[in-house]
Amino acid sequence: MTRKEAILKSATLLFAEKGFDSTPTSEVARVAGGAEGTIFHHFRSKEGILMNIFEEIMDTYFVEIESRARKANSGLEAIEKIVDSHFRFIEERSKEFLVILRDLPFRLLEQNSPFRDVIAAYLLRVLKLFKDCIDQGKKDGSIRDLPSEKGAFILQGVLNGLCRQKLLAPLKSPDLRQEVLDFCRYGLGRSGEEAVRE
Amino acid sequence: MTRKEAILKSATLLFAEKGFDSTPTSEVARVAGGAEGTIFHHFRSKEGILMNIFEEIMDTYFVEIESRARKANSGLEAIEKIVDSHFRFIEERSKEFLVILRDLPFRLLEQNSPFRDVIAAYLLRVLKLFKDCIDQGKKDGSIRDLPSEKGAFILQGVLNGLCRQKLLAPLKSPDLRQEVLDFCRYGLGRSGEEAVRE
Amino acid sequence: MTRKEAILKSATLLFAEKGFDSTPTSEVARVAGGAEGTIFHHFRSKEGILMNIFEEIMDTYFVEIESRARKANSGLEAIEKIVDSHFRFIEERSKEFLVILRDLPFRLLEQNSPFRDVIAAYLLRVLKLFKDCIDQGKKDGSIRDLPSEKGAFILQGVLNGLCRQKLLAPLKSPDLRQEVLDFCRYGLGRSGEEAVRE
Amino acid sequence: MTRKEAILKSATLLFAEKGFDSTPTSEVARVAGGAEGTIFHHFRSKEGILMNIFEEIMDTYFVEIESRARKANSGLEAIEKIVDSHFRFIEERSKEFLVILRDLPFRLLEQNSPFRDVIAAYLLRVLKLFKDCIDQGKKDGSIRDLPSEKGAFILQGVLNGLCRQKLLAPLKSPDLRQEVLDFCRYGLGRSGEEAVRE
DNA sequence: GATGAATGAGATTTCATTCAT
DNA sequence: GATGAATGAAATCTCATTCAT
Repeated sequence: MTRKEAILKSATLLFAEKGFDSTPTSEVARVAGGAEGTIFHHFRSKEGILMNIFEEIMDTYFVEIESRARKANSGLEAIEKIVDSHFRFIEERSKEFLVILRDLPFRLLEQNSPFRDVIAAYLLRVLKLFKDCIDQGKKDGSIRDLPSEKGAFILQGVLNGLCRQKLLAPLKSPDLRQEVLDFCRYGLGRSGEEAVRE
Repeated sequence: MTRKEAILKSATLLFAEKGFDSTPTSEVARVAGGAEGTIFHHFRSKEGILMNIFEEIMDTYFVEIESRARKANSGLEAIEKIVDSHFRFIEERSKEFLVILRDLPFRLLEQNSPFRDVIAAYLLRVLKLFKDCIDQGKKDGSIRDLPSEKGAFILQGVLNGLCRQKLLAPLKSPDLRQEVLDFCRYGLGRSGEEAVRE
Repeated sequence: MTRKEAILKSATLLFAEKGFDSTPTSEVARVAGGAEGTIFHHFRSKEGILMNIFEEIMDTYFVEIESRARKANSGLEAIEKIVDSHFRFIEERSKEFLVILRDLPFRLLEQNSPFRDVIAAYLLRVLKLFKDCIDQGKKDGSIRDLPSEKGAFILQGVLNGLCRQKLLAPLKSPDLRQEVLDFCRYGLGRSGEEAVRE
Repeated sequence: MTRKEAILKSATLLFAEKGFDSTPTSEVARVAGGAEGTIFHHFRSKEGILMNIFEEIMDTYFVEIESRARKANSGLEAIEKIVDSHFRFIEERSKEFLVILRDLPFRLLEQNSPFRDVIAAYLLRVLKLFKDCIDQGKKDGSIRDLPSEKGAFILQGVLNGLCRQKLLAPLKSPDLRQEVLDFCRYGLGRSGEEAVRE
């Protein structure tokens, strides 16, 4: 493992545990087993580390959910697959997701944040994917008649909320995967009855 | 307005806009129009201000959603009323909610945070309320058969997620109130069909 | 002496001896006998100290040379008085002048320096004073016919150069006051002969 | 252009624009189009680059002014030729002169600077040249009776000051060459009248 | 000759908090 | 109740220099 990789790894762990703001670069360096200056040699600033983590995980995430969605036979099934892979993903890479959940959302509100654009792009990309699935579902009859865009917003909010729920629960949160799938199936489906019969 | 109130007001605005960590007490004092020392005269520490804001808003919030829920005629209706007042509330007091969304959740993960217990208590109280509503709904037939506790978790996650969605959306998020109500009604209801017929 | 004064005094000595860039704020604080943070409480930045020193000395300097110039009976005499008080002044407050000579001139070239405007204003004010004296001298016959503005430029350059000469000479520079006066008297006067006869 | 030359060229431009202290070696390397290590391969230290620039320009400068002075027919004419070539030189090689004006003078005050001796030697050499010219002028009658050494000091200060004036003026400084020549001619000459008649 | 990763000393600045008034 | 000068710990970042390749 190169120094650069070691820094990324340590930073991911520490940012996830303590938050970006509360993790000094000195500690990142210590845990990575190198000098503090090395961090700034590879990344230009502390935020540079965060950006690096963010872009890597997001790219991987997209490849995953988009490829799964494409294999579905109906709009509803596509959404189910996305929900499913979302849950799988945040389990596998829970540290990275903690980092992102923790520190990125509010950078949207900062006028001059270098993260603003890249986060907005990510959110729009997810919204678009959901909207396409809903449109498809309405066409193929798997999803009830609802405003596609609003539906996409809701799905994004739901996934985001449950992701936080899972990673941040004070008590160990139970495994909700099945129930969330049901909730979405019923919530979107042409009727609870039919959805269940499938 | 007393100095103390001025400090609380300024702190709420600033914490909402820039975050707790990124708001120096000097700025709170400046915006409030007083001296920095005065803050520590009224609140013991910077966190004291945050605690004050948190407790005030949460108490008000609970009174609101619990009283509304109690007036419902069925479990599902209670949940609908909660969802509705939740949305109304975060509009009315969006600044306070931004403060809370921004800075509190992750204090749960900190071992020695003075916020840990009080936040956990709040989350449990909401969970309990949702669980009671679901139990009631299952009894009165308004809610389909689902594990009450998991359902409560999901509802909490959904509300939390949509609250963030609303307050943090990069683009103006559309008004989702009606659609979220539908989504929950379908998602929880005995069948989409029946829910709609109501 | 207040802390603030002590900081200014130490900073003046240290900046004069070692230069602004090579003097750490930690040393300023140590010599002033206080904590480093106190510097940033009173001045917003390290540059803030420099600005403070600059403005104080320049204001004093102007009052001095302008009031002396006003008492002269001819344009040439006014310039002689300025040259004379200039030399007196840089002896009395040699430390402050060293600071200024050392570190300020090149800030003119920096696009975004907070010093740009204030230094430019100072230079223009001196130029204007010299130009007025030369115009006066040409009218009253004490100064030969030369382009006033260019003459003012030359005088400024000469004074500046000799000031540096005095404060920076590697060998002890001799006392040049009389000779500089003569040089300017001859250089500007209607004729060396006449000037001497006065 | 070899790497070494590219480094010298970039360093000259950057040191002139931003100053020695404010120019990181990393930037010199970047602008030169090479790696940072290469700088230390060719020059032993950052100061080594400066010394190299200094010595090259000074040697060239001396050859120029000394050879011109030697061709004069009187002491005063020699000085005039020096002043003239000085102005010509700082126009042709303004970048190098900016570097020197900016960063070298104050190294004289530093006890252990490697520049101390070499700068002092340069200053003394110029002083000596001026003194010789004045002595010659007093003998051949072209220069009035004044203390030779002091006169040399003044000339050095004047040239230095006008050089700074030219390179650092906040407003475009006018072309002063003719007027400076006049000023020196009158300031040194046996009488303004005679000087003009020549 | 040329590279660039790695270093570590040190710089400026921030900031919650204390305390004498 | 209110002030604001003073603090000191800690944080991010800079940068000349070294060295193995």
